[in-house]
Amino acid sequence: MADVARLANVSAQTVSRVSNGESSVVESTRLSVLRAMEELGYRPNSAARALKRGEFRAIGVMTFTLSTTGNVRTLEGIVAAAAAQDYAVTLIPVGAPSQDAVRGAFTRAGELAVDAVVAIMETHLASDAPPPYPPGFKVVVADSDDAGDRHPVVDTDQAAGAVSAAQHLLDLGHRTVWHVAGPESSYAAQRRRDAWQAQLVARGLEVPPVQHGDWTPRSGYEIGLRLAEEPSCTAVFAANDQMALGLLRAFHDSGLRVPEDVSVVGFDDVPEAESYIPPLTTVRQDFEQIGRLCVEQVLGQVRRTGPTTGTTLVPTQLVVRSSTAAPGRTGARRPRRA
Amino acid sequence: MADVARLANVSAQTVSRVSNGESSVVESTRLSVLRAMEELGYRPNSAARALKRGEFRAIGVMTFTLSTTGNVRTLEGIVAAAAAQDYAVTLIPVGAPSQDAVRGAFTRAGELAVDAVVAIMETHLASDAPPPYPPGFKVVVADSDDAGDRHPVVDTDQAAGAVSAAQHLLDLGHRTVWHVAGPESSYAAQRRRDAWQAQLVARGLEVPPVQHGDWTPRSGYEIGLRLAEEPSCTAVFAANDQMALGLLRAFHDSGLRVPEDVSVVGFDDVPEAESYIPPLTTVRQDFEQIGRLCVEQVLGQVRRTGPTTGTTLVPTQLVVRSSTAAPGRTGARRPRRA
DNA sequence: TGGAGGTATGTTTGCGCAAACATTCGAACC
DNA sequence: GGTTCGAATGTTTGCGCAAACATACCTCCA
Repeated sequence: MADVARLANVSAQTVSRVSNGESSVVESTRLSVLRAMEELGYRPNSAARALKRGEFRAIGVMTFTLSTTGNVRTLEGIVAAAAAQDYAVTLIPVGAPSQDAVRGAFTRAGELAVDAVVAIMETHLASDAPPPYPPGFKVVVADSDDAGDRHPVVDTDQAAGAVSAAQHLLDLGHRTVWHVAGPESSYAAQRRRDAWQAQLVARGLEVPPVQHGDWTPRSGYEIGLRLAEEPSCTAVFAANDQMALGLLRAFHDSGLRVPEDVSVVGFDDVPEAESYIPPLTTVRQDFEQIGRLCVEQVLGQVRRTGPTTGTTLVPTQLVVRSSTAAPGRTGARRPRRA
Repeated sequence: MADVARLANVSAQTVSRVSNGESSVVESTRLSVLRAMEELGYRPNSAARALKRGEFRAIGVMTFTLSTTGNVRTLEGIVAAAAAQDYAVTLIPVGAPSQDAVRGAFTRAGELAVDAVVAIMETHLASDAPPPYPPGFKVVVADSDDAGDRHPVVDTDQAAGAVSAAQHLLDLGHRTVWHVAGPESSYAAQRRRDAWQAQLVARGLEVPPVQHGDWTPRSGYEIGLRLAEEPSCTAVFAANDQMALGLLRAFHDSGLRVPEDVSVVGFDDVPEAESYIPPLTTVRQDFEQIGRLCVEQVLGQVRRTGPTTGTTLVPTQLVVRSSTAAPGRTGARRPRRA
């Protein structure tokens, strides 16, 4: 910086003013400073800047895995929203879904150059102890329902999504709706399941036994083979699109037609869902919006203009495609071909 | 820090020594400092630390999109490898696959708290101008073949992978291999295609017309419907698993059996591939390894112990599952049922 | 017993920047 | 013409830390 100042024949402070775009610099000075910067390849040192300003203009995103659609797309949304506010995003991996690992991640976060943290916590932590979000951190929790009283929480409105799926199937005339749930360790899976069940109970309908998958198409396929043996099963709501894909294949392999014999609804609306056979009716999650809200909430805390608790739910949207239809006249399905 | 020093009755320097784990601090002093840190909730300020040390212990990862399997898994590999070296990872989104956007991203990178940059550049930039990697940056380029003479490049050995796929099909007895390529803007797609073609030419075989998809299952499906009309087509090599999935469905819809009538090979080995119907024979890319090598190369530059040019290729592995088999006795396939 | 050589700790200093305050200078007004 | 005011620019200072150097004190040996 001093070199630039010397070359441009101004003080270092003026260089600082130019590089921060302050207005009270006369145009000619400004230009000569810019020229000097260019010539010397000057770049402001962000460490010094952060030290002086007391903030990094960066937020940390804590996540256990990047291998689920939801996490990745939420991350994309966060990155986009943060970039729009001129904030950088630093990734903080959590080694395992355990209390200790999360605590360790926060320790790292404390030493990292971040002003606040978005924790994508889609799974229950192993223990029942209170969530280990240390005090003094500006934290927003995504995809979880824990800690709503200690930090802001942003989540998809899982319950409304599950209800819209069940409702859609019931409105088509199905007598009840089966459910392929996600793993019990997942908050989202639990809430989708609870809402599905509540909806059936509220309508006084029989609640078929829950089938628990693990989010993978393979688990959906295996469950689908079992459901194909159940003549009363004419409508299935799967807790994510991948398991729904497994169901579609299982039904196909079992000689059942979708949607004529069985209707299937998924959850997520992954990009591939419209290319499934048949194109999948599913519940769309707005991950981009979740990312945007996370950033908004977390910057609200940084700037002390936003709340430090409370839950924000992002609405879902039922996308009706070709995997759902009214059941046959009898309300039961035709015999399997296979 | 001063507060901690006062509480522990030592100098600030000793606090610094403790927090950096230096050895020459007697155990009793060390413990009392740690206790004081605990009590005051002290966390070292990483801005000041970075300012003093002249490095951030962070690397930037520049990417155009996070919505492809490859990029996400490469990113995961980078994050894991960086964490192992105690480096943080900051995401630098590139707005569009254009020269200007990349230049802009580098400008941001220069102002960000990163010591070096890994650029995941899987697509050609719009223009033919030389790649806009500005001088003075420590850069490693992933998934590209540009710039190998200016920066280290890490990439999957696309050619070897494509050859292994073609070879596998030819060894099974197929007369030739059709190819569903990725978009022309993709380096990887181009290299897989070239290697496939070269392999056929080297064996003096007929080279069927290339089918260009856009990586999506839908494009694979559409191409598959066309290929189903080609009786001579008994073996297809798709440039990624998603398009292979589309092929599988198209052949199924057309009444062709895989692998009895047509063999299909994919590329990537996505987690779902083993659950496709039938389980997909594919070429596995080792994204984790790519991430690790990117980190290794980039830290080599930071520490001035590694090369600043050169290309590192990561080998692929052919994973044989159930979507490939020898052609029928006649070398042509049985008539379509549909 | 004097000093050499070590270990543990303290003191000084400056990293690069920007806030706060100081200075300069020209224009506007009475 | 003198005074006031404000815009443009300069000077000083300290953010929190760790390298470099300084000091204190202990042990060991001739």
